[in-house]
Amino acid sequence: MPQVQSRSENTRGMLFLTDQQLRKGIEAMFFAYRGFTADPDRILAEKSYGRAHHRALHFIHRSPGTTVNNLLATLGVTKQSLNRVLRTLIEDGLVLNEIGTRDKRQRHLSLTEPGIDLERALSNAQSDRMRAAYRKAGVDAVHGFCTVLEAMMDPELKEHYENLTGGEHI
Amino acid sequence: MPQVQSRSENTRGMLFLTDQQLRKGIEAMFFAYRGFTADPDRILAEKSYGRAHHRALHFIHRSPGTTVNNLLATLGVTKQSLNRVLRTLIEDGLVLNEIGTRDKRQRHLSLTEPGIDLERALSNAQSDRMRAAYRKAGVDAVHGFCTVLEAMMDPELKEHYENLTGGEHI
DNA sequence: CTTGGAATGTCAACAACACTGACGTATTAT
DNA sequence: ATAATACGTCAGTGTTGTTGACATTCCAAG
Repeated sequence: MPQVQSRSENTRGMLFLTDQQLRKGIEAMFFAYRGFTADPDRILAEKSYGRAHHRALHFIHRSPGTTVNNLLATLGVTKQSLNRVLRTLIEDGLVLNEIGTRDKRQRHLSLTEPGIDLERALSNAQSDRMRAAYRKAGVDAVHGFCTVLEAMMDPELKEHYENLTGGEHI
Repeated sequence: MPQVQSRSENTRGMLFLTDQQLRKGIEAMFFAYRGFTADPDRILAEKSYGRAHHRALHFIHRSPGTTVNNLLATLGVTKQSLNRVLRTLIEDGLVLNEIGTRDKRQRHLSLTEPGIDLERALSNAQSDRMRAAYRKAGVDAVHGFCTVLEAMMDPELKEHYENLTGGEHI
């Protein structure tokens, strides 16, 4: 067994990043994301919905009255892909689709009561795991967690992320 | 604008977790994972491979000589799903499939030279972003990042993760 | 030595979710 | 009037996942 470089900072405060550390982060992302989606997936499967439905519900809940174009940019999929999901959600009475007042071309999306209920069930399942992970890891870890994730985003996506949180100090 | 609860720890050192903090983490995971896969996806698209091929290459590279069953458990997919991917990789001469010597039922998987090349190209693309994120976030953040991700894994998946890293102190 | 089970491969069918390309319809902006 | 925008939809395709069924090979236990 070769000795492992365990110091991750040198005398000038620069990061030494071994391949091991990078690999570990990559694999952690892979395995953690599976856990991240596992609980909502189980609920969605019962109702024969998929992850795409969850994402749509989440961001409509997050920005009620948002337009299709806006949601499209946030989700980063094609309108055909989003439309398939959105159509079923509207047909099933979970999402409301209202013609814009200022611009009648736009459709404003919002959740109905049943839509809110499902979103909450999904959100709770996901939050429970997140909360448990946060508690186990501690405050400092949580801060570092978000910092690295934010640094990993594409600049354009990061804007959407920041527009959502609205720059609140958390 | 209502005042936001900004203290995240109370007098007994317990975490106060607001819905905002949890939502932020959830959305950070969503946006960051997109960035996480973006660079390899571009390379894969050129060669008409997908993410599944990347994952297979990664874990075969990580555990050369691993068996199909082992890889199956790590990836968490069905053998039919893995086999489709594995078959093309073997046909294309990126992966070697050798009958076991001790147990002739098993097939030991390893990368050929071209397989190693592609894996490295994918790994480099992904590592570059990871490295940049690590540098931007700093040492402490990186540690917190991994800690939370590990706490988020399903226990069974976490074992695979730990078996890979072999418990080295990083 | 036979038999059960494990490891693997394969065929078929299906579903979710992404893509491209093309077309149509309102509605707004120039 | 004309161009551009926002939205919806049809058709086709590809990747990746799933079930279910079946065959083969081989180890191990009775």
